[in-house]
Amino acid sequence: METSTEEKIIQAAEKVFVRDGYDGARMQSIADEAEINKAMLHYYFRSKEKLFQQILTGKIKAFLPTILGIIQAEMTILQKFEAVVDGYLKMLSENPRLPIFILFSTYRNPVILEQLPREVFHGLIGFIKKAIRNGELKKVDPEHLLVSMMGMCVFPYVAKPIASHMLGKSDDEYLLFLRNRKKEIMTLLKELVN
Amino acid sequence: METSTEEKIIQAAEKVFVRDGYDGARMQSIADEAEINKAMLHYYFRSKEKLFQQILTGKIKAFLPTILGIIQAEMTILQKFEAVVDGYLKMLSENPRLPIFILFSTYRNPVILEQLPREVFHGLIGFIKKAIRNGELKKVDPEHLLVSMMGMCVFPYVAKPIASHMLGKSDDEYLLFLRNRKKEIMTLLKELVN
DNA sequence: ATTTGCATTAACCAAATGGTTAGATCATAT
DNA sequence: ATATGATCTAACCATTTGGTTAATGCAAAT
Repeated sequence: METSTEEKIIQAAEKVFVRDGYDGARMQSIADEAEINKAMLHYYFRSKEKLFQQILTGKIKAFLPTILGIIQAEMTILQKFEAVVDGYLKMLSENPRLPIFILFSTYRNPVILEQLPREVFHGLIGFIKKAIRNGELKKVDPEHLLVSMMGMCVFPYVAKPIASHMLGKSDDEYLLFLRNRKKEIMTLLKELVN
Repeated sequence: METSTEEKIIQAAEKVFVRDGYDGARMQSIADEAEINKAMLHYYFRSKEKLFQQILTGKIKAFLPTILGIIQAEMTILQKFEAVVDGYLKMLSENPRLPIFILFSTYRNPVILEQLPREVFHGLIGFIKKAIRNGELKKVDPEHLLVSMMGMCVFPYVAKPIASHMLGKSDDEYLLFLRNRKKEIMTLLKELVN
């Protein structure tokens, strides 16, 4: 099964942009990685800027909505939390460099965000609010709790170089550390449940 | 009081590198910002790479040790947590773009980290361990707790563009959100204290 | 077989970029 | 006053980079 030129370019561009960032990426690197002529990049995608925006929006969209699908209404709030944390940590362990790429890129390119749906966040905040009304969950600010959950999941990935150094861990040890992450986040969240 | 050329360069380089990253920064931008001739950059700092490394190490060092100084041995663990969270949030509110710059830069330049002291982290982990032995704190993994605390502080800053969009907040509203952050992090941490 | 239109390539181009250099300027010591 | 060494400037340079173009290949339609 041969992949089309356009698909080869997209895959190569994802790899190079995520690894090097927009300014660090070279059109020639992408062409080499895709094993095609550099002119093909402009033939299919016009410019570096256009190609980058397509990659970035694609990556952000892939990052967001997976989680909401897993959550069932009849779950307890703790089960919902676990689904969210587990979903994000799994995605992160498969794409460890993705969050730093997305965060850095959106800092310089915030316009991209305008087309993104807010449903994922709104949905999760809705679940939290309901659980508080139920008395299932202690009274906390839902938005802050959501940001805290995401921070606890994402931070060890975006801060990997610093954190592994500060904790004195080798790459293998840090990987082990990340694998224990879910349990430790959940013990913290459990304290919020009545 | 006039600042020396070298000092002007450093201040300009900090501004431009933090804003644009290494690859996005231009030597001419730094020269313009410092209002000096571009050749002066090389006269004082040899190369873009050298200048950048000096800025980056300086920024990382400024980021780390402020906290440990505030903490007194006789504080309760909750007071210590509050000192850490407060210290970081204050630093972050004054330098909101700093963490994303440091994290992105160390991803591509991890060698820089080797000269950094581990005492800050070790010290904080020591405090947590002691508090657990005391029975002051519930049994949690100290390293994970520390990473969680840092994640909860730093994440809303590194993810500002995405988070403000997802939460449907204007810049002003997001600033307000950040100001409530301390209280909300502390309510979470309080649950861990016996 | 010829036309037609998309896909591909190699060569090329202009602009930008990090870096250099020869000479000017200026303060200080003699 | 003059020599000296550091500081500074304008012009310049080689290389890199995103992007273009003219020519070619090639498969399907006529």
